[in-house]
Amino acid sequence: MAGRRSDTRERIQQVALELFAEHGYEKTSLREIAERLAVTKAALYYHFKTKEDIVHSLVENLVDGLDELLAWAKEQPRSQGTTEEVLRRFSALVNDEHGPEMQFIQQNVPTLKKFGVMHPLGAKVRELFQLITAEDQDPATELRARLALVALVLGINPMFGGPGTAPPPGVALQVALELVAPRG
Amino acid sequence: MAGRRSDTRERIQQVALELFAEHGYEKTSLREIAERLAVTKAALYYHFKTKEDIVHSLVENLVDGLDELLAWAKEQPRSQGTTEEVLRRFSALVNDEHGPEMQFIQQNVPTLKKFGVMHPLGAKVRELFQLITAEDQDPATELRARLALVALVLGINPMFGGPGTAPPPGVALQVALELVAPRG
DNA sequence: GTCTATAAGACGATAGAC
DNA sequence: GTCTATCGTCTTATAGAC
Repeated sequence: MAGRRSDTRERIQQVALELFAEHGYEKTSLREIAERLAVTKAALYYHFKTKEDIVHSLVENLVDGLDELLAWAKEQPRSQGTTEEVLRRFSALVNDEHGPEMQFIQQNVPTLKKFGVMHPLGAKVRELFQLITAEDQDPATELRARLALVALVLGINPMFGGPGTAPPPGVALQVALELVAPRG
Repeated sequence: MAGRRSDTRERIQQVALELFAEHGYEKTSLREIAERLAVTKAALYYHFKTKEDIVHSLVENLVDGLDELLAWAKEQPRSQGTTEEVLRRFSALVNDEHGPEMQFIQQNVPTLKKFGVMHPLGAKVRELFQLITAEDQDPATELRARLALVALVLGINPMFGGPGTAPPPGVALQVALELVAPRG
């Protein structure tokens, strides 16, 4: 393929992401990443300038995914069907395509705040839930829209969700739709 | 007061909690904690056997708060009024009395998992949302009960809530009550 | 693009004096 | 209950050969 930098670079990202999500960023050493790839630490520094750089590249992947979803959503007509499809795509994004990134980000907040990536991500999410919110923007409606998105990510949360507690497929989406449905 | 161990011990807990919640556990050194208290690292080791021990003592505070709430809730009659009061007390617990503990825990998951405190906490929360859930335990009802609790903590979350986005007092409680109200 | 070797420093934790 | 001094280990990151 065209714009691909190198295979090793992608393998570093993948292994780093796994370890970051499981053991946390600070507790994952470059030695550990290198070992699992059967290369040396110095090799990593050829592909990434610093350890922090690896994180930025990982977050970028998720941001790109959110941007695509936002771009698509903005050119659709506002309808119940569109909202449903936005929620469905968001769920696929944060659970399947970029599940590990989401887990890593949500569970390593102090690190990501220090790296300055938390605010931009929050802005993307805010754009998203404004798209699925009805016209009236009273605080309760806004909170429900936030909760609709949270419902789709709750499996990641070890305190209020957690593994083994994920609802059957479709249930989270159903509850999310209720939350953004116009009041009656 | 009677069972109090020492003033320094409590000051260590307080300062450590502030730093853990802000910069994360791994990035907070004992040197930093000691400096802010104007003592030496060695002094900390008189009051706590290890750095990890400080964390356990902090989590214990939150667990005690949850246990009190659970004990109170269990001796109340099941009614709409009781549910409302449980949610109100939970909100006070996780936002006011133990807000920093909650932030620290939710944002340093890999560390707390390694320390083995995440599962017990999840169990307490599970007890709690079973108390506020109507009889029928279908997956959607269960998910809504979880979301009711999440609504009351959302201010902590930097991605879906975040500072400055906390709803006016009462709104979160209202939405939480909707979520646990019997369907009609 | 990957290696060996190493620099430079921070960290958690301990020993022992006071 | 707090101190000084130190130990051993691990870390990120770099220099330079191949």
